Amino acid sequence: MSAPVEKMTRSVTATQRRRGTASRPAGGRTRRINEARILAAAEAVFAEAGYTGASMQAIAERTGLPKANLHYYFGTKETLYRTLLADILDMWVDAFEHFVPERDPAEALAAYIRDKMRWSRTRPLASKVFANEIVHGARRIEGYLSDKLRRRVEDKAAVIEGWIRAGRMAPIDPKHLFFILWAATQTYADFDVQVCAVLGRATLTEVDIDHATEQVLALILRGCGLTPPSGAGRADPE
Amino acid sequence: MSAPVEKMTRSVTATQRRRGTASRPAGGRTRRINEARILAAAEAVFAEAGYTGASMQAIAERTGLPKANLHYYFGTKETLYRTLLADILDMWVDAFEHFVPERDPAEALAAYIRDKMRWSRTRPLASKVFANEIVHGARRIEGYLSDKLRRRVEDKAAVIEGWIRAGRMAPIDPKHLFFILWAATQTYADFDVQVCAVLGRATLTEVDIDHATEQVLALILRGCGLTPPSGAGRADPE
DNA sequence: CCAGAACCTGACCGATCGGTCAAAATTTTT
DNA sequence: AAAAATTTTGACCGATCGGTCAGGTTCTGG
Repeated sequence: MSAPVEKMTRSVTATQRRRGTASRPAGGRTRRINEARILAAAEAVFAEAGYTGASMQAIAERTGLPKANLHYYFGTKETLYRTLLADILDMWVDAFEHFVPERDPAEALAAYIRDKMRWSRTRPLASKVFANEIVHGARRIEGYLSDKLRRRVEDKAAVIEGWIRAGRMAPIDPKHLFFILWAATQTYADFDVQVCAVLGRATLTEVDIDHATEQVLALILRGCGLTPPSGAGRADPE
Repeated sequence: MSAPVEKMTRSVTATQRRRGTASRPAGGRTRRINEARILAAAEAVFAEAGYTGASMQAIAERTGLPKANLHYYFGTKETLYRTLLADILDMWVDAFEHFVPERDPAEALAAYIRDKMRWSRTRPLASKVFANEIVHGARRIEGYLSDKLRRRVEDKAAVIEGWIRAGRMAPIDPKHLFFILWAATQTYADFDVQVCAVLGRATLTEVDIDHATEQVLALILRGCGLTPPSGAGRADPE
């Protein structure tokens, strides 16, 4: 009920234990392929229906495997969900690396926003799974939020405070800047149906997201007292 | 399965039909009181667990009434949910009235942000129910999004376009400005556990929300090329 | 005071849920 | 080819779900 996300591990077979291959990458070729297929299906179903609304039966049908097979690989619905969530969280924190003291504030912010907006386009289902978890109390990732994420935010907030003290950007509480950044970028994934309805689109295309990125970029940068770096509307050359 | 939200009505008793009292306010004193109690409990349970995760049993226990009683008043779980959601949606669109052409842009924006932030503090559960509905595809309020909301946004976007053409604020796509406004304000309700974890709080106090309001206000207004109206940090005198 | 409307509720129903299991099929190792 | 490990699968289980219903109690207008 309170197992930290970081320590989670897939089901370990007798063979793996005997071989001493540790438990992380784990398993034969078939296992790796099927686990990946199941996780992909689970991401879609959990995103659409939430944790409780998603049924193992529905995930199984989407995978094209019998339900018992899912339990063979992941044991329980809870384990499957936590495994999926752990993968998503890893991706989530990595984007923070843009904030380093040496970098130009406008550049760092722009790169971060572009990364998160790109993520909203390429992995909207993952974003929804994450959003759903937080909205409903984040009971399955308590530790992650108050430990790993909090420390990371503390670090990066210090970087931004440094930029502010050096007069390189307007004063703003860095933590709240992060809240607004997360909200503004993820809304294009989590609330996509609302965005689509207002824009009169059936789905969000790459062009839509590019335009949205420009808008978010312009508003946030100006709000931080910055001007967009070099090539105004171009994509991240990285 | 596709009944529009606006036409929804509570269960109508034989008496009401005979009396011809129409179906909107409907019912005796007991009915009104119990329906309100049930809706309040439903809001909490739906917010915590989502639509599928919320059980009529759980709502009944929270209300202090037997489960069959809930079905007596609302018929089905779906009707109860849609009734609750309709109340929430009404509240949601009302805040738009701040955007009228005669008003000062900075004033209107500030008032709107303060309203939505206040809503995040006073009705976080309602916000979560709404968020949950959108994240999972808004299948139960399709009509609302593409009809009522879309028209409303279209109207208010025109107002903002007018301000921009008149040089009263920086150019920005008004619809995306709304997306960012909604996201930035509602994140303090929907993602409150994340905000709490990062800030190291157990719960968000009024002071926290006041501080957050100032941050959002400063960033957005500056981002729109505006300066805060008159009394800088004070609450809305309205 | 009485009749009818409104309200209350325990018991029950079929469906679906997550999860188990034994046995068969398949792959890998020796 | 034999043996061992891994993978597949249908059938099954108890629990819980939303919803129903008959019959009781309480309220209310005449």
